[in-house]
Amino acid sequence: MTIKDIAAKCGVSVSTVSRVMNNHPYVSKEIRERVLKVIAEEHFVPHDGAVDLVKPRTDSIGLIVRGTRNEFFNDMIPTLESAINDSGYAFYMSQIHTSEDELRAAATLAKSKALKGVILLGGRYDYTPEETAILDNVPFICCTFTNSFGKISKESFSSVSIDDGRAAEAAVQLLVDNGHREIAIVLASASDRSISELRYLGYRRALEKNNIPYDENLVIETGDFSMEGAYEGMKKMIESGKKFTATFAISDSMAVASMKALSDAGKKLPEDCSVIAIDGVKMTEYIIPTLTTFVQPREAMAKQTVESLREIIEKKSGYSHVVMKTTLREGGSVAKL
Amino acid sequence: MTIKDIAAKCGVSVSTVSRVMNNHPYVSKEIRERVLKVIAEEHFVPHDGAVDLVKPRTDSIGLIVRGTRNEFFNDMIPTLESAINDSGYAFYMSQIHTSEDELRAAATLAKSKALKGVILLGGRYDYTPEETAILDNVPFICCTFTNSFGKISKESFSSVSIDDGRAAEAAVQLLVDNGHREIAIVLASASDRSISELRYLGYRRALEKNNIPYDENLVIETGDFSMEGAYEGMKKMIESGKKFTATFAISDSMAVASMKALSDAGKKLPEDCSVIAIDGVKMTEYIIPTLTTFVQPREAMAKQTVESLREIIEKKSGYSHVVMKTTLREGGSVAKL
DNA sequence: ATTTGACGACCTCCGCCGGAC
DNA sequence: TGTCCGGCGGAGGTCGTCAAA
Repeated sequence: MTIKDIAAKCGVSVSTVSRVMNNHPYVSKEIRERVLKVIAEEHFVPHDGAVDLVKPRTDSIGLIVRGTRNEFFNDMIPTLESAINDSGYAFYMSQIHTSEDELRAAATLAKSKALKGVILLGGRYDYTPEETAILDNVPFICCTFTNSFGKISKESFSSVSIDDGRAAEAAVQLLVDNGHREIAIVLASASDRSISELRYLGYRRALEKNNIPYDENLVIETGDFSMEGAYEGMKKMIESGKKFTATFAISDSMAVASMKALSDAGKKLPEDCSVIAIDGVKMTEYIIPTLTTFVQPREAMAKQTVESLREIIEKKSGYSHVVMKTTLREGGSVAKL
Repeated sequence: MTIKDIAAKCGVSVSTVSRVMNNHPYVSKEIRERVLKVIAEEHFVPHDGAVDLVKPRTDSIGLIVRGTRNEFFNDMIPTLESAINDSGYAFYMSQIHTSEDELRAAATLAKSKALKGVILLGGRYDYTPEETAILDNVPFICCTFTNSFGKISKESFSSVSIDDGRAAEAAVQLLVDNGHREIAIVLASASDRSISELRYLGYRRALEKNNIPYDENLVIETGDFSMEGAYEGMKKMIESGKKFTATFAISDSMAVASMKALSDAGKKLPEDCSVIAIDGVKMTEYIIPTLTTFVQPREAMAKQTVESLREIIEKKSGYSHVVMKTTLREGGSVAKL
C-alpha cells in the first residue's frame, strides 16, 4: 500500500494525495475528505525510509544503553523515551554489552538513522578526543554521568549528572554526624574509573575531613553492582569479625542486599548497623526499615537530558553540563550512636 | 557522507562500493581493500531509509509498550530488546499512555517502519476482530498477557503469558495449607478485565475450593498498581479492625508496600500476618523477611516471545499461545498458623 | 571468467507548468 | 485574477540488473 495506490483508489493524482497528507492549500474540501477517508480506511502510513530521503528528519534522537540488567537504567529508559516523544522527536534505541564500544554504536545508529543527537546511558568516563571524533558532529550527551576521567573538552559534549563524589561525601557525613566512625563501604570497585570510584573518593574525603583514618579492611569490593555480590561481600565482612557501626553503600540495591546479610547474621537494623546509600529506588522507600538515601531526580534528569540535547540541536545554545541536586530521603536505616 | 562520496574518494563507481559493502564476489582484492579502508576512515554507514526502499526489510520487529511506570515492564523492555537483537532483527519501540490505543500505535509503527511483526506489552485483554483488522496481516504477539476477555480467534494472534488465575490460586492455596482462612487480597481492581481481575478470580476459586466464605471486607482495591495505593489501602484495612491472618497481593511491589503498612502498624512479619504475591521482582528476594512469591520467568518469557513471533514471520509454524510456568520462591513472609 | 560501470527502481515530496473553472 | 487539480521531473541513498570492458 503506497501513496500511488491511494491515489488510484481515490481517482486523483499522487500529487493531490501528497498535498492532502502535508496539509497544503489548494485542495478542495471535497477531494480532501475523500482522500482522507481512503487513507483512514486503508490505514495508510507513508514509508519512513522514503520520507527520510526527501525530508531529512530534523527530529530524531538515539539512545545508546550500555550494560543492561541495571535497575536504575531500566527505570530511566522509558522515562527518556517519554521525554523524547513528548518533545516531538522520533526515538531510536540500541543496547550494547558492557564490553562493546558505545561511541561506535552511537555513530552507527546516528548514520543509519540520520540522527540529530545521541544520548549515552551507561557509557565510559574516560573518552578521548580521537574516540569521539567517530561521531563527526552529531552532538552527544552523557546521561547520569559525565566524562570525569577523560580528556575531552567540555565544549565538545553535554552531560546531565549528579555530583557523585559530593553525594557520597554527604552520605558519609550524615553517618559521622550521627556518631559513627567505623564506617564500612560497599562498592563495585575503588578504581573502575566510573561511578563506583567517584563515590568511593567521596567516602575517602568525608573520612579525611573528619579525621577518621581510612581502613581498607572496611572496604567491601564486589566487582560488580549486583545484589548477590553485595550480600556475599557483607556476609564475609561480618564473618571476618571486623567491627563497624555503619555502612555506606554506593547504590540502593547494594544497600538492600547488605541489610539482608546483616539481618541474616542476627544484626538488628538500624541499632547494630546503620545503612545509607545513593540512588533513591522507589521500592527502598517501602522496605523495613525504610532506607535512608540520597535520591537522584531521575525524571528531572531525563527531561533535562532531552532539553539539553535539543538546545544543541536547535542551536539555541551550546554544550552544557548540568549537575542535578540529590535530595536526602530520610528513612529509618540510620541510628544515632 | 553517502556511498557516492565514498565512491568518488576511492575513484570507483557506486556499484563497486555497494558490492564491497554487501560482500559480493567479483571485486578485486585491491579495490576491495581500498574501499574498505576509506569506509573505515570515514565511518561510513549506509542510510537505513534508502536501504529499506530497495531491500524491503525482512527483519524488523516493533515493541509497543502501553502504560509506563511499571517495574515489571521496565525490566522486560531491555530483555526483549536483547532477545530481538540477538536474533538478528532490528528493533523499534513506541511507548504510549494507558489511555491510548495500542493497536493503532502498532499499526502506525508497523507501516512506517515496514515491520514484520509487533510485540504488545501491557495491552488490553479484550480485543475485537474489528480492532485488530487495522494491523492488516502484520502478526502480533501479546507478551505477559493474552486476550482473556476478548473475542478474537486464537488463530489470529500469538501470546506468551503465565496462567494468572492458577498462580493466584496456588498462592492462596499455599496460605490455606499453612492454616490461614482469613485471607485479605490487595489488588488494583476486581473488574478491570485485566491481570488484576484474573488474579482476583484465582483468589475466589481458591477460597471456594477450600470452603472459605468470600468476604468483600477483606478486599483491598487500590484502583491502580502503585505502592502508595497498596500502602494506604492496607493501612485503612488495619484501622478498620478487620481481622485477617494473611494477605495475598497481586504483585510483588504491592506486597512490599502492604508489608510496610503492617509493620508501621506494629505488626510482626510474618507472625502477625503472612504475605504472598506473584511476580518475583529481584529486590524482594532481599527484603526482610524475604517475600514468598510466585516468580514469572521474565527472561524466558522475553525469549519465547521473540521466538514465537519469528516462527510466524518465518512461516515455520502458525500462531501459538505459550503458557509459562511460574515457580514458587519460598521466602520468610509466610508463617504456619 | 572476472571485473567494473551505468542505469533504473524503490517511495515520497516538492516545484513547476499547463489547464480548467 | 484568482482557485483548484493533474502531470511531469528531479532528488534523496542504495542495490540489483544489464551491458561492457
